[in-house]
Amino acid sequence: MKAVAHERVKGVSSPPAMPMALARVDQSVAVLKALADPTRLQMLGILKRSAEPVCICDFTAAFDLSQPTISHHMGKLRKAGLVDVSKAGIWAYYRLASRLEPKTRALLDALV
Amino acid sequence: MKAVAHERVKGVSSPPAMPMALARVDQSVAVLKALADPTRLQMLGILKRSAEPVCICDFTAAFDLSQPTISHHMGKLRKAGLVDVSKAGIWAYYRLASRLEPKTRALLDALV
DNA sequence: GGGAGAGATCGACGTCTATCGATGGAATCC
DNA sequence: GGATTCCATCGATAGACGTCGATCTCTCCC
Repeated sequence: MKAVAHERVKGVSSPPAMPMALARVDQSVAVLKALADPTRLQMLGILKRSAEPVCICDFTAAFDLSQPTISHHMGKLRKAGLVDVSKAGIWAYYRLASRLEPKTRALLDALV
Repeated sequence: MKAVAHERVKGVSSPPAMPMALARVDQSVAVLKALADPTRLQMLGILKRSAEPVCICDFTAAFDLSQPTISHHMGKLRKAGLVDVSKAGIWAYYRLASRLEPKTRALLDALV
């Protein structure tokens, strides 16, 4: 095998720069962290396919996880702005957030 | 305040069931975990905008992180199937994976 | 062969996260 | 009022993850 003198290739992005608005990155990462869990992803799938709000007790029944854990996951989705909650008496009903950024909506459409 | 007898609302999804193919969930979560980091998300953004493969040494120079850490992040992207690598002499050049699932492609389009 | 440089791997450390049982707060029923 | 039920929060624990310095491997050049 001949020894070719490899020259360092300077791609278009010698300065990778143009760092993409940092605030945008952090916001995207926050949403992605909320999505990057099998339980939460399935929860969102259920909410997305459901025309009406879903009682959180249904999730507690459907997943093989303790009630505090289910509440913890739903809290993460809520803090990420992905779901809205409404209380009715004793029960808490969750639904997909009504006002989602278009980018976030596109994410969900690609996922669930 | 009157005490209304709240009746448990049975949404369309009383059985949240239709658990969405579990293998699909795990695959999506794997990709999301790879994306849910600011460094890796910016790396992908750079690769997506670059017409040509980018030398990993450019990333080591651009980010304020050690060389092992940059290599670790790129390894995660590689194991997730998001990027391809090609060696040229001493250097390693990375580019967005050529054969991405349509869903993954849609994810990236929504993100970067 | 010997030296030098790029990049992947290893081992260690601190932080974050998923999970649980126990507790607390609020609304309902008797 | 007291009991009950739903759900959020607290405290603890085990595992995963990001980061670094040190080391190893591979290629190139002399």
